[in-house]
Parts: sequence; structure tokens; C-alpha cells
Amino acid sequence: MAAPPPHDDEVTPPAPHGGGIAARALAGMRRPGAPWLDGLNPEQRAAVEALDGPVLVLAGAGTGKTRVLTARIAHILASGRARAHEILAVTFTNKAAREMKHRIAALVGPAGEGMPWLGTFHSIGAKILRRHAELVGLKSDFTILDTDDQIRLLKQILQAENIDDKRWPARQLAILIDGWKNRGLEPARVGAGEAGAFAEGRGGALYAAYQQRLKVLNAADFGDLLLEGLRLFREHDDVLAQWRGRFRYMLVDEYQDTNTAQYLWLRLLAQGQRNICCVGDDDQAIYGWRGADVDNILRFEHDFPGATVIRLERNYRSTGHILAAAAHLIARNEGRLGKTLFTDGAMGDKPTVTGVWDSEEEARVIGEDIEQRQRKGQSLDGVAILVRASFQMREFEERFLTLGLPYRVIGGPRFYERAEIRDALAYLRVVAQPADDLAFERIVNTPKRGLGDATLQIIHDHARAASLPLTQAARALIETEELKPKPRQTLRDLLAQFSRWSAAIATTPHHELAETILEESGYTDMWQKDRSAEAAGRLENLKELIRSMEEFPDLAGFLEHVSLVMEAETGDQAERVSIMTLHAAKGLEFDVVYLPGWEEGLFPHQRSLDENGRAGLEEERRLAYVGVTRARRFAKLYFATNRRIHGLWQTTIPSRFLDDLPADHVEVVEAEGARFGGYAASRFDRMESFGSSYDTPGWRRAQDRRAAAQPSPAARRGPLTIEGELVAKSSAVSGFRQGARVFHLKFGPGTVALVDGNKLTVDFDKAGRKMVLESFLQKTG
DNA sequence: CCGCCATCCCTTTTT
DNA sequence: GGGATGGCGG
Repeated sequence: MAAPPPHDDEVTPPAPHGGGIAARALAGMRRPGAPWLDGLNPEQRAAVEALDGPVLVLAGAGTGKTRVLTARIAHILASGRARAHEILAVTFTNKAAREMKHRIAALVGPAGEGMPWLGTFHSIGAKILRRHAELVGLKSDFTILDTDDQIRLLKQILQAENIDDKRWPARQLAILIDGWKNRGLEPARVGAGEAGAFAEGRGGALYAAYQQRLKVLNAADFGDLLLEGLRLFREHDDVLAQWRGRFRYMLVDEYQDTNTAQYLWLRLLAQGQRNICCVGDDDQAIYGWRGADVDNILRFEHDFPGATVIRLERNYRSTGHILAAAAHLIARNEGRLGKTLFTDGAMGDKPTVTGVWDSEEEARVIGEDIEQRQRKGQSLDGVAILVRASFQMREFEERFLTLGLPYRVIGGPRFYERAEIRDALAYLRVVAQPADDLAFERIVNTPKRGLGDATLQIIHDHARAASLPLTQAARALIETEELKPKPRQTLRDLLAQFSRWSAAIATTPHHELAETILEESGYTDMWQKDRSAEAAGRLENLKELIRSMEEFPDLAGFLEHVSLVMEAETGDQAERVSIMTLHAAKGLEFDVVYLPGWEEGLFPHQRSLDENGRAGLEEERRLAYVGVTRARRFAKLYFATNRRIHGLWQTTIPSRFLDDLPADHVEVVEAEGARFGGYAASRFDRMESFGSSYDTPGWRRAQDRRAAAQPSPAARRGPLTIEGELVAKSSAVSGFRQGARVFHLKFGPGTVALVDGNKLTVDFDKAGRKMVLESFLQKTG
């Protein structure tokens, strides 16, 4: 069956003859030195100008990757080879897409903003899917479910199948299904063994049921935006041909992060005109855990024979020592394509490694260092703290609050994930799309209006029996005696409101309608009555939501945007230190970068090692590489000797990644606290081994020392593997009694204050009160 | 229907 | 230690 020709791009820039983008760009071409080519180095220029056939650009950190991508688009437009709507450019994040739009606009004028097919995989996937929705069993106005909706839906399916949600959590099934979708697997294609891994062999069937249910709800989850697109292309040659014909040029950003589904999707499209240009850096592949497959980058030349491969190795960001340290570090990974970054710039300051006593001192020392730099004129916007895990952030926040040092945490809870926003959106969804059961359920009793589980159950039963959406089932029910009079009336009133609001869509501006809905439903009221601390902020957020709606032409457009891109607005202009995870830092750069927590177990993270072994270690090392290469002028690494993990103090050993740094390019600094108790020697031991692998004598000594300090067999397996003992509760009889004098390898002498199984609270003579594990203590006196 | 308490888990996270 | 979640009791 032939798909209707896509109604062509509403957002197509003005026709070329009208002095539009192409004309302007061509005029530019005639001038020697078209502006987008100005200042490019030879490799960058080659990457921009190699327009015919497949191109792989291996762009190291700070080598001008985005510049190349944007210049290339400008160049394609300028050369007249394609118009803006014939170029497909995909990124992973909305931020990256936005940035690229701006930069293209800066190069070729505002027409660059009009590129309709520049966006994230998901937004482009959704856009294509909407045009052919009926071919995959959806309607063009399908809703996009987020993770929350997805899990609630799975819960219902598990319940319907009589599967114990306790034993087989919906969350876990969601992860499983996501994994399959990431790999481009439809239910029928999931291997039997794998499908059987959940709920005694029912995983595959549940996946199929879920997909079916999504179709009934006229909904797609994030994975579907690609997977269903893939299915569309696979099953409908005419549709595929049409899109292949349209996209004369394809560009892919952060190619190393593509998962298999994305890769297959790209490959199908690119095998038409073969003008695909992928830009990426295998050394910065840090999303393996969510399905990204670095092999995609290694496979490129195989899939596209004769591909041009261009390496960008000239770094414009960091000083020499920083670059050398990073290069040495990443060189320890096997299985890389191999790039060597270099710079013509100054060597600058060596990255520093500082040992500190514990996380508290770490935060203190870093806070002081920042203040000192600030006094010397360093802007706080150029300062960042990059952590491995978000729990590390709190210590810094607390410290900075007491110091009065302004900071911002990047990647906290997202705007659209907040309960009040999700509630408000559910109201809008119910109104815009009456069949949206998940939205209905979310708000039917929010605010509380006496329509609880009992009522909902009845509606559910009826909906299932009659295979109707919940709203319709409810409408039928209020005409019967099924419900008790009170809930029946409440439900009747609510449904009447829904109808009124739906009718108003046509006549009322959507942001006004939203305000009306939130007022009339009693939702705003609910928060106004709430006297808890967050209530005011939630009302603020709701206002912000309504404000942001004004930017969209209609309700449907707004909902589409919101399900794909909603982000917290960062409207503040004040200078602040940024605190974020290493993952969130990719693509950013700062003058001064602090990298705390370089300890075994935390970084590399134990779990990564346990679950993915060598591959896990290498991904962690790439993360370390990403961290160091964020720094323009100063990279400052820290490791603490003691860290509290899950509420218990543990002694840690420095990260093996510190050993991977070249001694010539790193300066070792001792913070005063680390010398406490005469244990600085342990670190000095280690420092001797600097520049060599983690299999050095120094490393082994450090490990031996730890093993010796931990008499328990569980602990001897290696650092930080004491989980087995943590669980042992009060049932275990402690060999220590309250008041006993004890000695701790790191905290020194102390007195037992409290005994709780193998967890002891000890008042240390010098280090104060700490909770420690029994196995770290020795009896004295 | 709400709120309190026990229990469980604890890396990274976009769309 | 702390947050999220789910069960149970008022």
C-alpha cells in the first residue's frame, strides 16, 4: 500500500529564488573565503568539504566537532546541493540540537533555524512515524508515553496476567523491554532464552502484550519512536524509498552513542544516497549501559565501503599537560580506533592529584580553592565539579551553602518529571485525547474527590469488558446503577467538565484553557491549601508551564513538544559553580575542573566492574578521560582515604586511573588532613608507582595492606566487597563490647560507644565519632 | 482514604 | 544514612 505523500514541510525556508538561504549562501561562495570555511584547519576543512559518499569523522575531545558539523551543513546549503529540508541531522539531546540550530543560523542566517529535520533521534522518529502511523497500527495523533506511564502500564499488564509484581517488578520488565527496543527487536524477534528470563518464561509474551496494549491506547513509548519507525521502513519499501529520496544528506552527531536500533534506522536510510556523515569519538563512548554500542563506529567502514575517514586530533581546548595526561590515561584502553590529541598551545599547569582524609575534607579543600581562584578573578561560570555518582554532590552543596558560594546542580529532577507538571499535563491530555487512559487514571482522583480505587476498579472492569477507553466506560457507567450515588455524581460532574474543556479547545487559546482547567478542577486549589514547603514552588512551576505554552501554536503542538523535550528553564544569569555528573559534562568545557572521588569502587565504579568486567572498566576509563578533557586550564583530581558509603565509613584506596596518569604531566599534592595518623606513607607508596600500570609493586602493596587489614574472607576478595557483611544485622554477635578500646587502621585508637551487630559506633580519639565495620577494628589494651 | 511505619535499595540517564 | 515505596491500621 502506498503511503500518502507527506504534506510537505510547513517549515521549509523561503524559496531559493526569493533571496533565501541558498541564494545568499551562493553569493557567499563567490566571495573567496566563505565564512563557514574561515579558520578551519585542513582536517576540519576536509571533513566539511567531503560531501560525496559516506564520511566518518573521528573527532577527539575539543577538536571542533560541532564546528565541523555546522560548517558542513552550511557548506551543503551554500553549494546548492540540497535545501534545508533535504538534510537530516540527528543529535541525542535537545540541547545539542538547539545549539546546532543556533550555530547554523549564525553561519548562514536565520534560515538555518528552519531546518525541519535537525533534531533528536526521537523527535525525528516521532515526526516520521506520525506521517505513517496507520501503517504500524497507530493513529497520527498517538501519545508519547514517558517512563512513568510505561511502568504504570506494565504494572497493569502484570496484574492482568496474575504475575506477582513483588517478585517480578514492572520496573525490571521495563528495563528488559527497553533493552530489546534498543537493539531493534520486536517481540517476535526476541530470542526465546532471553524472553524467558522474566516471570518464568513469560517475558516475551508480556512484551507482546505490552505492545498490543500500546496500540489500543494509541500510544508509543520512547523506544517505539525508533523501533516502530524501523518496522515501518522494513515492511514498507515505498515508504523507505520516499524517505531515502528526501534526505540527500545525513549527519549524525555523537555517533559513538548510537544504539543498535538507531544504527539500523540510520543504515536503512543512508543506503539510499549514501551521503552520510557520522561524527563521533570512540574514546568518549560512555553510554554503553543504556544500549549504546561503540561497535557501531568500528563497523562504519565495513557497512559503508569506501568511506572517507577523517581524524580530528588538533585540540583547541586544553593546555599541554592536561592533554598529555588525558592521552596517557585513555591509551590504556584496548579496542580503540586510536587518536592522539595534540595542541600547539602552552603546556600550562600540570593536573594535580590531591589525597584528602575524607569526603568532608575534599569538599572543604575544593571550596577553598575555588574561593581563592575567585578572588584572583576566576569567573565561577568557568568552574565545575564533576562527580561519578550523584550522591557525591550533596557534600559539595552543603559546603558551598555554608561558604555562600553560588552553585548550580545540573541534571537534577527534570521539569517534566515533577509531579505537579505531570498532573497538569495529564489534565491536558485527557482533554486533548479522551482515550488517554493513563492520563485519566492519573488525575481522576487528583485532587482527592472521592473517586478511589473501588470506583476506578469498576470503571476498569467495565472498560475491559466493553473494550472501551476509561473515559468512555465511565460515561456509560454513570447512566447505570453500578456506582454508588455519591461517586456517580462526582464522576458525572468530572466528565461534564472534561466535555466542556474539550469543547473549549476550539474556541479558547490553549494556555488560557490550561489555566481554566487547573482552576476549575480544583488542582491549583489543592496546592494552595497545601502548607508544605514545596507547595509554593509547585505553583510556580505550574505558572511556568502555562507561560511556556504560549510559545506553541496549539495544544497538540505543545503536548508533542513537552513529551519529547521538556527541560527546566535555566533563566538565572548569576555566576555559579556547576556541579554535575561526569556523564552530564560530556560536550562541555570549563577553565577549572575539579574531579573528586577518584577511588577504587567509586571510580571505577564497583558495579560497572562486577557487571561488565573489562568492558565496564574501559567505559569507566573513558569517563575519566571525558572528565579530564573538560578542563581548559586546570584539572584537579582528588581521592579520599575514607568515604561513607551507604551510611558506613569505609577505607578506600586510590583509583587505578590515577596510576594511569603519566608522572611527568601530573603534580601530586598533599592536603594536610591526609597526613593524619602517619598514614601518608601509604599514599607515598602509591605515588612511587605513578606512571605505571595498576599492576605495579606499589599497587600490589596497597592491595596487600588492605587485605591484611581485613581478616574477613568476604573482604579479602578485594576492595569494597564487604556487602555480604553489611547485611548481617544484629543477629551477629559482636566480638566487641561497649567501652572496649579498639584500634582502626585509618582512624587510630578509640572507644566503642555502641554495638549493632557487626556495625560499631566508635569514638575515636582523633577522628571523632564514626560508624565502622567490626572487621576494620582490632582490640587493644 | 489517609498517613504512618517497615523494608529495600543505592551508578551513570536521554528521549 | 536517606529516599521511595508498599502494606496496614486508624
